Amino acid sequence: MAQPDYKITDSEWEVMRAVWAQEQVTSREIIEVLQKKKGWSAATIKTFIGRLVKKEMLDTEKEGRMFLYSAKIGEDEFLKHTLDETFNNICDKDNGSMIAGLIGNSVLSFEDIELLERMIEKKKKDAVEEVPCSCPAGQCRCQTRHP
Amino acid sequence: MAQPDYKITDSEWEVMRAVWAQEQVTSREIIEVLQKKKGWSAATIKTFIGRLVKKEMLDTEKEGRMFLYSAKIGEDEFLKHTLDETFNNICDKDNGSMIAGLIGNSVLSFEDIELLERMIEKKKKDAVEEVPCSCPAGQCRCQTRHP
DNA sequence: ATCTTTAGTTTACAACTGTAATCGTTAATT
DNA sequence: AATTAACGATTACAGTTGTAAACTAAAGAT
Repeated sequence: MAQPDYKITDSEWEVMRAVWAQEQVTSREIIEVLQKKKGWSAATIKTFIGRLVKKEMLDTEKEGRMFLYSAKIGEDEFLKHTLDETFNNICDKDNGSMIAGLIGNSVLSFEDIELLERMIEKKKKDAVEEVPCSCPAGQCRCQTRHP
Repeated sequence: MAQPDYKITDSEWEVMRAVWAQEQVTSREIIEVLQKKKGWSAATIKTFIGRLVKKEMLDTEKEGRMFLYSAKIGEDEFLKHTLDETFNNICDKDNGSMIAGLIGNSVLSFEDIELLERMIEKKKKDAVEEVPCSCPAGQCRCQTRHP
């Protein structure tokens, strides 16, 4: 496999965040951040780093005796992918209310609000009367709920 | 543990969907749905059902020789929880653009659009100049990016 | 009453995860 | 030069997950 994996664990995600927070990091930096945040031992964090390298999520570049680690995938791209997968687990019909829930839960800036308004404005153009359900039989309520 | 677990695997989620799709289901129904959708063997699906019962995600009610299964947690609540956890992995500052991305990706109905507009209107009241970053040191870019 | 089907339980086993100690090298310190 | 510290690699080990076969008990069919 040469492509990154997209399938990482929560612990590995913590490591990725430390990498994404800078262009390149040393293991020492990662370890410092996560010892503080998670209380993990250095050995544990090293294990996670190793696994991420094996999963092709991290690139390494030798710098003297140690490595500089960098992410092979952008944080945004990765997050987007993760969210897509989650939305894949629900009926398309429910996307709207779920997104509304997220908005309700978030602190937003004026800039964010504007961005969202623009986005919605754009969406208005191709809004539909009813979102089609594309769930396989027995995987959502549409079949029984909507007569 | 008496509370449901909130931590289920992708495969288990498939089973939950089959349960959520009706108030109560028999294993036979779950099996039928997922054999079709995922090609899993009946034995495999039974394993997943058993694990979900152990995790307290499913309630059982004896009905003759077999069980009726029902979810101990609503689909919406569960999804909301899952999304919250995902958003927990990124900087609060980025919530807005991530939500915008989701909107861009979704097919929405006129009703959805209205719902979102109302939500945003409500949010406007307590929008802030700049969303505060609450990430621990070294876990996001804010510390270095914003001087 | 016996045979067969079926629902749920137990067991199986490899891969992946969480958690970490140990080992081997190389670099830094005394 | 000898000792210590640090980095990455190897090993460890229990718990979880994917995948399923085998087993058991009860219900249905003959």
